[in-house]
Amino acid sequence: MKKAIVIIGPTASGKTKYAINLAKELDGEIINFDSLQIYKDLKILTAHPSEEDQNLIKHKLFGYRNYNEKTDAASWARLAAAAINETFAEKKIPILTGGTGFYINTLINGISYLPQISEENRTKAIELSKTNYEQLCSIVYQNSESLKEIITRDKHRQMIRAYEVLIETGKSILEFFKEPKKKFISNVNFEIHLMKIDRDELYKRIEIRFENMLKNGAIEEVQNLIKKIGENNINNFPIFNAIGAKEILLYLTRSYCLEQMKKLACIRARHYAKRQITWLNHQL
RNA sequence: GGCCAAGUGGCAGAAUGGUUAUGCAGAGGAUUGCAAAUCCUUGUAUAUCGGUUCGAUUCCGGUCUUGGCCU
Repeated sequence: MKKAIVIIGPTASGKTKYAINLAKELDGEIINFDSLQIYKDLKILTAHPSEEDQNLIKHKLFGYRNYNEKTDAASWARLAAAAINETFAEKKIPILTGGTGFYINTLINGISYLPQISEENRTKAIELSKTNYEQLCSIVYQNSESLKEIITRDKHRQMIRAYEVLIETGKSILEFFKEPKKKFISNVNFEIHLMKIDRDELYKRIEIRFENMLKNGAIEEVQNLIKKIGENNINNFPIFNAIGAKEILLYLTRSYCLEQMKKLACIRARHYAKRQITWLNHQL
């Protein structure tokens, strides 16, 4: 069985640096599993590895998507599997680095096949979850009593998914979950390297890093992206979810002063880090 | 020194003579195809002392603090 390394930890915990050192040491290649570093845009704000590092070590799956392209965990996993195999073919060790636990989880554990949901039904599901979540739950439960134990109503995310699948196919999501999970890669042993860091220390690093991003041109970068997509369309582009992007936009439109912008961006980064830590505690 | 107004949790901000909203922050959590997203749970307060009252954060008075005005 071949070995691949997975470096995972909260944002700003030093994964990139650790990965580089490890890649040098083991003669490895770095493969990205960060859902925003896959984009070409906002490289500064999303903390892409430096040009220098990228010249030194081969990096894969960074910046391969345009701002107007959408992805999902499964399509990333497909590409990642190909990238890993390619790395093995080069007789090197794949080192996966990133912060999107959901993505790496999909790759390692596979995912149940679920049919494509139409845009229409997807919107419908989201709407209903916002206006009348109770109703959404009861429709899902009505269809399948056994779901009550598996997807309790506090599992909001899964609940909406179950509803989507129901209105799209008329079938319970459980029927799809029953099938064996689709694996993207086999015969690979994933060795997990968890970045551990003290919470206070992490929060400090978040602030310093954001400060540096601003110095390195994060504001201009956001400005350029806004020119391309338009101020009113930011919600249609996942790349604009990058921490700091909305805050910088509000700074540019003078809704925030500099200090507010910095503060709110860092708060959002802390929330994100916290969610990552929660994920790591239970999911992997 | 005099007059007026205001004092609610870490911050913002409602309401009420008798179960003390809400938002943000903080803390914890969920998450099988949008995940840097989305969602859930949660502690802590009525400046202070006295009075009226069955009962006061709410009404009355003193004190303190803050802001404004006046001399």
